[in-house]
Amino acid sequence: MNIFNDLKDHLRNALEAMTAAGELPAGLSLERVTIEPPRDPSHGDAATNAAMVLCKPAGLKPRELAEKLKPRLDALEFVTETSVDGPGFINIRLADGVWRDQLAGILRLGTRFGDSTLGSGRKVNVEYVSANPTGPLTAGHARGAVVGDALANLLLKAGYEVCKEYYINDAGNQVATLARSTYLRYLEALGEGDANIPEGFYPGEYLKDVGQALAARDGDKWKGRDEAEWLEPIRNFAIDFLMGEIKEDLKLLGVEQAVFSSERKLVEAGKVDAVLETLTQAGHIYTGVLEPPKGKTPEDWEPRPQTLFRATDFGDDVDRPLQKSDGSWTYFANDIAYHLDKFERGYATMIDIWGADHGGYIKRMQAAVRAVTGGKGALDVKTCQLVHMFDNGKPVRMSKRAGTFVTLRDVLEAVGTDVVRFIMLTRRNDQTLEFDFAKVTEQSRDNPVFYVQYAYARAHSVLRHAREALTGRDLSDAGLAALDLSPLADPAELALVKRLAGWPRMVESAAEAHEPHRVAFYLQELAAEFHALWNKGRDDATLRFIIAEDEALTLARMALVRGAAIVVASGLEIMGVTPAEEM
RNA sequence: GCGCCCGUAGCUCAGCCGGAUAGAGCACUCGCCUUCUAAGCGAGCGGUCGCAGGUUCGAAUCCUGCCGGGCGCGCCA
Repeated sequence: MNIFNDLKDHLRNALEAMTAAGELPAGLSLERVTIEPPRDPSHGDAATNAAMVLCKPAGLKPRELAEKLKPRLDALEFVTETSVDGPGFINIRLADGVWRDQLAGILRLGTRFGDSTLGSGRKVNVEYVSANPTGPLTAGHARGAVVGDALANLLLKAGYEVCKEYYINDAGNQVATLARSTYLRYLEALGEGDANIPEGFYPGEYLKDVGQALAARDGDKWKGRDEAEWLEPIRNFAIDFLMGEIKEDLKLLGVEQAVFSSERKLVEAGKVDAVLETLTQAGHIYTGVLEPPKGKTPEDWEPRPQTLFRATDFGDDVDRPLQKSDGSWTYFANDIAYHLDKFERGYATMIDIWGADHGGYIKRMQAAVRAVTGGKGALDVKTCQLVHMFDNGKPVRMSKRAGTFVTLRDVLEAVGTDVVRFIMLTRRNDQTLEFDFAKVTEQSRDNPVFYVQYAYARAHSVLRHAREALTGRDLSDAGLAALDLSPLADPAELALVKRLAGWPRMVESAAEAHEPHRVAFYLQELAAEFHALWNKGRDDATLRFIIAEDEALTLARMALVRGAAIVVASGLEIMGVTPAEEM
């Protein structure tokens, strides 16, 4: 159910009829033709640019073409008025009944309203969080987690088959460092060693738990043994331990990913060797010497032959190294194998959510995906900027080196899941975000979380009152949907219905753009309009939702109130925020 | 030096696969507030969309070049 898609069908029919009548040349591309609500509602309910887009191939001036199209739109029975305006827009006004029918549809569908067939079941993989299992999730990780999760939900609503995935970076130096750091804490737990953590090890206190758990499981089994003996088992122990914690944190955040892919398993399964073999045979790999970066040559730079991927053949700026000098693969090489693995699992469309500090790797990864899938796979990477934590305006200092940071758990315990999830979507992903513990829990207009949730709660408060005022009346969604809604006639009421009717359009455009934050902004606008309508009842008693002496009107207005609540709930569902009937 | 992201009202930000007079909240100013239903409400003020060119019926939006800020730049992930 999407009225603008319906309108587009009618428009297309009209244009095809014009072609049939010889008024337009055959074979025109309607690609750029749009029909959408005009920015200024005084222009009408919908506007199309068809005349301006098609005038050139038709050999007509925009307004001439518009005048020919206009009567065909006038002929549609639900169109009450059209006009040709500006450079050649056709503005269209629809009968009020169209909008009331939309509202009835919303009540019948519930939060399924806005579901789209845009994706038509195509498979999309969204990979997010993917934090190294070397420590607990921080407040910063929360952003990528929420953006990825909401994006996945959004795509699901838009009709894609979505896989929510986490890539465990459990290979390489960082997890070796983790193992060594854990070993120190393990000795400490056994009452030995030095509690001072030397340079080059992870200093975080959280590793004490890991060391203790290891000591509890294995006793002094690893004490005094060679690193070669304990490195692997302790590494695996620590990774399992920390991944367990990460999953718990994610669960508290409302994130449940279906697939956890292990980098190590990929390597051990020979996937990296395989993909590099394929690339080599295709001639995409060679041994060469890279130029040092201009203007900023690293101190220890020396020209050195390396195994390189011809990323420049696929849109990158320089070719990229695949192998370390010890013979093991670089992270990039492993990541190529990983993305091919996703592709082979059926995900031609892949979306990765990364921190902004990884932005420099986007081009090479996209180049690799192109090379390795023969151009059939597409990778979109969304990068998330930093989250700056504040408490009532005072910055909360964090230092990963010093091991002092705000964990995700801390934030969740302080403000709750709903607040975290909502706030993380109140900025476009590429914009830095300020998270102020005091402000995000404030109950005021300034706090979008409160403002939107309150709209939902207020709607249900009204419904509770209506149930008392209208005892015995059917206020169920089905009952409301079956009503005669013609008492809804005030422009402000119809304007709200029109905004609700725009929800499916919002879902589709946000899904296409891979931009879940748009849902948060839409909900803020919707909430503002709902609250404003509520407030009108203060100045003008005839606009109150509940009019004791007019049951039919009150019932129709309950349909509107409930419709607004449904759309709010539908949006919150994508964001992973709970709608509360009482606050 | 190169690449990517950002630059929109005093502040924080939407809008950006081109569309009509550029939006919201805060702040500020002016009113209202013995409220059905709830943590106030309404109105106003406020912008050469970083700068300069270009593309076209039309540019905040696309292209080029500058300026300013952030991130990144061979064996970290």
